[in-house]
Amino acid sequence: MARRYDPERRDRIVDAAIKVAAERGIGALSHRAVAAEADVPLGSTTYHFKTLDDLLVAALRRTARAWLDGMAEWERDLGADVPPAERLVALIEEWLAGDRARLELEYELYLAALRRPAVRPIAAECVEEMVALVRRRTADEGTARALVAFLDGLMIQILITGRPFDRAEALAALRGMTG
Amino acid sequence: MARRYDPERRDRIVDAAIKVAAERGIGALSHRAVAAEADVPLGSTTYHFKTLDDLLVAALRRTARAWLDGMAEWERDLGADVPPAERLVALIEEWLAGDRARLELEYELYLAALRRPAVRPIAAECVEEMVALVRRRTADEGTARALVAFLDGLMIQILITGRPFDRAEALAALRGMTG
DNA sequence: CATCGATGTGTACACTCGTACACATGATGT
DNA sequence: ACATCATGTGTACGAGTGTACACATCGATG
Repeated sequence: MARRYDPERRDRIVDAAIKVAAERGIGALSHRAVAAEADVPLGSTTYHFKTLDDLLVAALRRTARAWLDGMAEWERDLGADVPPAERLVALIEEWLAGDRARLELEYELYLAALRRPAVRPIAAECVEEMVALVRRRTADEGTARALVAFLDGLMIQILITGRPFDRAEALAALRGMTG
Repeated sequence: MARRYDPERRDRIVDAAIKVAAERGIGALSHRAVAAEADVPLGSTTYHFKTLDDLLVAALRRTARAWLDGMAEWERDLGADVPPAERLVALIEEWLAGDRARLELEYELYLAALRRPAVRPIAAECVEEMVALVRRRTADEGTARALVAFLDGLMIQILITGRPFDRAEALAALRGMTG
């Protein structure tokens, strides 16, 4: 039965997992769903990822990496003369303008850490990297940490309530926090 | 078969659902698990709650109500002379000093709104009530909204990373936001 | 007291799931 | 060329699941 050798199968399975989770939520993640999405037999997903948690962790890793890379790019590109508050508002607007399902997935994966011990270290590491990035533009680390907390809380509120992003409101809060 | 008439069965089922979700996570919610916890036959849970979402929504409603009642009490009791920033820090410390599993459940239910349409309106309503409560002590609604966002983000960060609450850091941020 | 609807109970069905495992195949090193 | 092992494939099993439904029982209404 025409087995094809596929050196990138593992990657493709992770891609499929991300697609399934983005479209149907983490709850819909199953070996079978991912196998179907990747057009691969069931045994293949279980071979590369012994447990579902392994698969979830791999998906989160890739997603977090992309997220952090995007954020690093933002940090690099915006002119150094732009104040931190404005920079962060621009970042939020960029996120909201992009793919919504993708954004929801990112937060769903991130928040899954609340209950899944396997996911916690990755999510925690993600927070630390975000703080480190923001830190480059703030007076101290405490401020950076608070800014990231506000960022997360604001994004979650927007995603949950469906309320439109209020630029002026966010700007006022961010300016207060950055002194 | 000794059927006992039980006018409060519905409530007891909701209690059991909350207990199951608190101990094992929302993912472990099932008609059977709840029925076992409530010491009630399977058919009874499906009779009172046609679908699992109904049960989840009922659990979230009760949890949110308790949460908001606690917050209203906090708003009422603290002296009017205490500045908003200090008040919020006290609230956070109160939350963190309480039952951790309960706290995690509250946020898990709240964040479930991200992906479950049935839960969204309740979570959104919960945000609105929180904003209204905080609003009584702030200059404008935008500030109250920002404070609630920061509150949520901070709590989530603490719950996910396991980092201890940094009073001074939070106080500085809150003071900046409340002007 | 008779009746009827609300409530309670037990069981069965069809389905999905994770996992295990026997077997097939291709790549690689010698 | 051959042996070996990582990788790929198909299938089966047992455990859980939501849901439906037939039947039992109770409270209230007339």
